[in-house]
Amino acid sequence: MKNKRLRMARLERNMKQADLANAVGVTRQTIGLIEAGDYNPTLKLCISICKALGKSLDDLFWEG
Amino acid sequence: MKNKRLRMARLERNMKQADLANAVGVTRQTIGLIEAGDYNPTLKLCISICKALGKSLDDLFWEG
DNA sequence: CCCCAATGTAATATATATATTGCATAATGT
DNA sequence: ACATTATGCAATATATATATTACATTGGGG
Repeated sequence: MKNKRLRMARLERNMKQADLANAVGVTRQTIGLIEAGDYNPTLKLCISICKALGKSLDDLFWEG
Repeated sequence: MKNKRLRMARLERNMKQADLANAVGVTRQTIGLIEAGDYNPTLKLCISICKALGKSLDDLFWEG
């Protein structure tokens, strides 16, 4: 299941996958895989992503 | 940094570490280490823990 | 002071998150 | 048609989350 909220939040900030990856210290592949829903990221990475995008864990990663 | 909110939420439900571990399908050591703050759990495990305790990601894992 | 239940902690093994490199594809502009 | 930019995707390597087993420690009840 894709993470559409993450992708939308990133695009709202006009960031490329590579931009977000740089901001949180991972590679663009990792961001791509998380958006594709193929990964089970660690809590720290989720929190870093949230902070980079001005969102909370529930905003981006809580399953509705 | 210890995760006091997780421990409190578990105790509010009168669950031992082993109970929570069983509920989410990990070992009690894993729960203990997460409460101790020594671990960087995966998102799926965080979500499983939240559901078992009736809390959200922000409730238990968002840094205040 | 003992038990016993709950938790801490450590060593090693396994699964998997992430990195690295490289190439393919889609879209956009010239 | 060509070049460029963003993204997808695959193979292999490394770091680390988690399992397993075992033993130590703490705290409450008899």
